Amino acid sequence: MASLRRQYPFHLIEAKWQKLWVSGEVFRAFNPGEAAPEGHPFGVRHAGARPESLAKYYILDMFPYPSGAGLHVGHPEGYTATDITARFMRMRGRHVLHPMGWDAFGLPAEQYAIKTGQHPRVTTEENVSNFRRQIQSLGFSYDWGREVDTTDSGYFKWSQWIFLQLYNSWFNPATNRAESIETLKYPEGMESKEERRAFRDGKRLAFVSDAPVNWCPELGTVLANEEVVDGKSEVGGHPVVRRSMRQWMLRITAYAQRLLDDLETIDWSDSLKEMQRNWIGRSEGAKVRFPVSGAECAVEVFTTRPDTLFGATYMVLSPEHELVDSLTTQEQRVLVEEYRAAAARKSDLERTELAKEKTGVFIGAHAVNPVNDEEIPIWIADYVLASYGTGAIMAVPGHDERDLEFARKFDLDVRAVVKAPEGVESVGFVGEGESMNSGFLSGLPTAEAKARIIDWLEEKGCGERTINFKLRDWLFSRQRYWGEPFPIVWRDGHHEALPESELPVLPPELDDYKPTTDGDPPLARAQDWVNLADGATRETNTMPQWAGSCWYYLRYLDARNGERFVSEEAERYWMDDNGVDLYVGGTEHAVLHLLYARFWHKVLFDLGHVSTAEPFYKLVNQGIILGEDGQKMSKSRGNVINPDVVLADYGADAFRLYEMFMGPLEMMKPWNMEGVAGVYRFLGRVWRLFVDEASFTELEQAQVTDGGQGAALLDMIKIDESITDVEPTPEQQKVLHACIKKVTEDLEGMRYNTAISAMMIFVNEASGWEIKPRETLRTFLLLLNPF
RNA sequence: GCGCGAGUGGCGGAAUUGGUAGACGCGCCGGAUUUAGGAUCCGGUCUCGCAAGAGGUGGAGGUUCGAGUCCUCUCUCGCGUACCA
Repeated sequence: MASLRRQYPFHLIEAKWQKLWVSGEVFRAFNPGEAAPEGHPFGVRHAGARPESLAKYYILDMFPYPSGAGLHVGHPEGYTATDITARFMRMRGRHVLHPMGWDAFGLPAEQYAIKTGQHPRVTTEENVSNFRRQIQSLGFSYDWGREVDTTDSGYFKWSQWIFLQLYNSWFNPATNRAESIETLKYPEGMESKEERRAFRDGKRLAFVSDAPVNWCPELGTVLANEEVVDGKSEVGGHPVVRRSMRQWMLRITAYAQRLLDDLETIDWSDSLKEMQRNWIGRSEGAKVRFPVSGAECAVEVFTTRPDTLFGATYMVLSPEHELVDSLTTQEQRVLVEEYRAAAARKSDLERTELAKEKTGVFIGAHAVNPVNDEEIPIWIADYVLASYGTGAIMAVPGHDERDLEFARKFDLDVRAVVKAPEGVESVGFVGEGESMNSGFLSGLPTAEAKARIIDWLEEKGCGERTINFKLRDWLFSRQRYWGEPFPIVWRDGHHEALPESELPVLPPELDDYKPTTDGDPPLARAQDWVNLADGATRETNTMPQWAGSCWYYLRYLDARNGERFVSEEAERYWMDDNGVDLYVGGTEHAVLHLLYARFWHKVLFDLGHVSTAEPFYKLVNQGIILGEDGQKMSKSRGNVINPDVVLADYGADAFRLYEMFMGPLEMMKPWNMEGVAGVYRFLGRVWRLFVDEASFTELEQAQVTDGGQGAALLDMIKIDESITDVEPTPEQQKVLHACIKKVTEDLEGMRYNTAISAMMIFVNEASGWEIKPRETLRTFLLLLNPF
């Protein structure tokens, strides 16, 4: 291997420039008011202009979790694309901000700590160093002066500070935005301190709730809805069960409509927007209250088809519904209790797996259909979810598949109330049509029937127009050590915010990172830390990993600021107009990070801390890179490509070029090492286009004989004699300009693969020129430079 | 089931507005040079045909002077989501 002749001395070239880029802070961006040091390239690029007078371009990568496994080839795909665009934008005169950092809180470091007793900080620091080394060896043009690490106390101080902003705010429906909790008005007649406190705590954007949550016994922690996939934890695939626990929640539901509406204002792919829309899950309909026969109460349901009210022949409550206990009759009690117990035992996974067969029990009570005063039976069934709508439905088996299945199984009334198109059976028809058998609604098309019945319900006081969302509030606490502690203490059973002056709240030192035997979070082990002198105790839960990643793009703007999370000036300059101009990352964060970050940003916007309503204007998802066998890369398949190995054989430039040449950025595509060799050969042809062959041979021999390394050797290289100061021929001009046009347009459209192919065409042509005009080749190098 | 996306040579992929299908690269075949080569250079490479020519973008129709591109139906694969009332 040692004798293998390189196409060109990439090891010398890349080492030389990468070193210079870091030591000379060549890609440093300057904040308003800052001055570039004498001799810094910024002065050359922008002719001494003040930073704040320049048009900015903020180009962001999703920062990685620095795992022990190191970088895989998927990371640099997006990073290379943004790097090329960053360099392109710089060449076009934009003042580019292109930072990198570490999303370093997380489960793997903690689990390693539990196993070995080694502090997660040690593991994390090692991993960060390795990631930084790998990323720098790829030659990216990051401004390392703005590097952030979410586990650094200088960083998470501000994560905790933002939490306090949420804690100290409420969502005012009248203004449709968050406001200081101080503006909250108490209801008429609410005088007692206790009542007022409970009312206030119930309105905060960060609040404590004792609701059923997703508990993962294997991980020993609760998880957000977004972190549960098919009833299993997104991380590790462990079973998740429902369990009632006291937890911190963030009121993201208050922002449901704005999160939905503002998707219209940003440039994301349709599929990504659609994923967020589906997750938010807006549906318009009505709430209808059915009085219970012989009782004072009513069962409230949500329906998107109030026009089918005449077809409601029974009702179903979810097994967890609060009225089940009081409404169940003596005769049915045993059956009902058995059913509820069975439902409670099932994990979410089992509940969905067993979904094919409808089950349920009659509770003995009846409700009155307000529209025709008919008595209809009330059942419980686990096909009705406690967590959606009101946790209860009116069943219209005539026009709902699930209700029909249930009605047939239990022999309940089925009534057709919507006319189906010609040739379609009315029963089972779920589309829109003319109402029938529906009293005063009969003959009306669905839309009108809906409007009419809602008016009628509102008039009678037994229902109203409603919009319902699937989005749930965000479960924000975790039973872990390696996360941000909450800036919260408890006193007499009530929570209190710590003052800003107490930030950052550092986690205590521990010997054992496991939860306690009572199931308390690991932080509860540190009794000295938990118990304060004044009798208060600290909150022992920690924040989820998303806390750090929710706002890191803001910290980059002013990463070393000790006074504020970001200075107002820096925020206004870099976020001006569009926020982040280009954000590239994987699609796996569609309803996690990207939704959470939008939510936090809107809260900060409402409170006046940031100047845009949306954080990320344009977002591009890079596709997944598959293994050489066309399968997803995984350790168990043994098809993982290590970038270090590729770099050793072909160098960073070939690696970068290959990742871009594989195909369109957004597409999924398989790795092929022969393809790397192909672009490597292309770079060799570029080299030979310029370099005197004899001088390169000399350099190669110099290395072999004296073992010499280092940049100085490169001075031996001479430019080839065929390159001269002549005017290009019209034909040569044409070839060059076709290349300029194609590369420029493709870079604007982020079509890196075809830009590279255009440069290959140029090189193929130019290789045949006996006399090569210096200016023509120099211009070509400008095109190649960003890559 | 629903939503989104994609089907083009042996492979990755080009074809930006409906206008020479297969750019560029890999692989393969042949040649030159070389002690050697994961080196370089030259030529070839969608299918059928000696050729002229004919056919060809998952499948079936359609619009058009002209369709990979537009329309209708249909098949396959990927991603997301799922008893959301």
